[in-house]
Amino acid sequence: MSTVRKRDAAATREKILDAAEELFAERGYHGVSIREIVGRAGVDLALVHYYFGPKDALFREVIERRGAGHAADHMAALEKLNAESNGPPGVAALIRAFCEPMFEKMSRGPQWRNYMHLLAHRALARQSEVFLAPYEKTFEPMTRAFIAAFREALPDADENNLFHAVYFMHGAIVYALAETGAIERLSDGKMDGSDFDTLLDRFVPFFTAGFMALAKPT
Amino acid sequence: MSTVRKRDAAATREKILDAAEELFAERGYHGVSIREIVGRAGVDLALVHYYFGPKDALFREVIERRGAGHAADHMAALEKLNAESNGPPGVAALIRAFCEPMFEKMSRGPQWRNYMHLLAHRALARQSEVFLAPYEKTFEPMTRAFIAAFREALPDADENNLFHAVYFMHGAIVYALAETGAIERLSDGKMDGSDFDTLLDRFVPFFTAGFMALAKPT
DNA sequence: GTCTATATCGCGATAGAC
DNA sequence: GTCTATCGCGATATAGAC
Repeated sequence: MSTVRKRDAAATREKILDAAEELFAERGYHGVSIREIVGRAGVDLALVHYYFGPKDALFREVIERRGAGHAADHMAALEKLNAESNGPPGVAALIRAFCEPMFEKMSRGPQWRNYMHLLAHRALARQSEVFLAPYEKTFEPMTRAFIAAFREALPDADENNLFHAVYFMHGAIVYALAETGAIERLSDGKMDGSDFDTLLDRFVPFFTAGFMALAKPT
Repeated sequence: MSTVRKRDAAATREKILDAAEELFAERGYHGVSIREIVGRAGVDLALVHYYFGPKDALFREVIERRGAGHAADHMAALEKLNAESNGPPGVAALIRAFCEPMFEKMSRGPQWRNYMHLLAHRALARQSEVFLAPYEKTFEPMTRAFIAAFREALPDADENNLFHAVYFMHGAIVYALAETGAIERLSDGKMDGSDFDTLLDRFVPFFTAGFMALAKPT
């Protein structure tokens, strides 16, 4: 009996989080009401406060639910690369390891896609608010680890050039993850923004060349 | 007398638009109330509806106030380039002409900066809503014109590669324009995200190399 | 053109029955 | 753990005095 109760409780929590994730990704924190979330989740209004407390705590929980695993995937990709290669990994391999854990999640199913949309949306948000903290926790430690690896791969490059290179690359990733439909409109429907396999095949040589260009002494 | 009235009216309109621009850029459409806008503008609440009607019409007006001039600057940069060069302009010159009109506006003053922040934020928004239309009007025709120019500059490149290259570049621009503080955090405060002159010096060779890499036959 | 006053609604949050 | 009922607030929007 109590196990049934417990299973229901966990299921209810998940239903709320899934609905919130999807709606926050679509319209942002302020664009979604708790009433709308419970409507989509098919649960009662009061249960949100019962499980999560105020609205901003629910938002944080949505980010943090997948955040740890997401960040761990990034670090694992980097460590795998370090283990497999003799000496420091090359630039192309680093670029691939940096973005593949994100692009891969786009085809894992609608929930992970919603989560990545939400992360992309948050990456562009200007204000700090309560919402920067959970975001920083997932993204920035691994970004720093990758920057260190890029520095090893390109030891003669000016450090400031590398910061900018990573900055450019990160912007392109965030834009692609957001799936705004821009590339479909740009190409008159010839391209498909959700085809991240094809995107990755062009992403790696494109940004490798960019890094190399900034690594040379001018 | 009536001229005074008219000047006051224009000034009131501008005060509302300036305050709305700043606040929408900070927290997005849903994150800002009309009351907050009139508070910052120092005008009465009812005047917003008198001048602009409902809230979404005010938002559109904020976008469109600077939209035409902004798009025209882009097209002028492209035409100037075409006029100055013998034959089709090169890739590096096109990249510079594409992003310079945006980066340049970041140092024109706080209002243009707010506007560019707002555009960057909108560029990542996933939903179409009422808000895509005014955005498309300013950005996409000029993006198409530049794509045509890139195709002329790199006639042997696969068209799909060029679409992706422009997509990557646009993402990096949007991210930089948003000024999220990412590069400051990334670099432990060594870099300054508002220094678009330095950024441009690295941006052009970086993306030129990327375009060239995708232009070669693989 | 501007401001006061107010209508109407939907929001987040909670108390308490079951 | 779930649901009903409701509180209090702040939102957009408007009518009408000045």
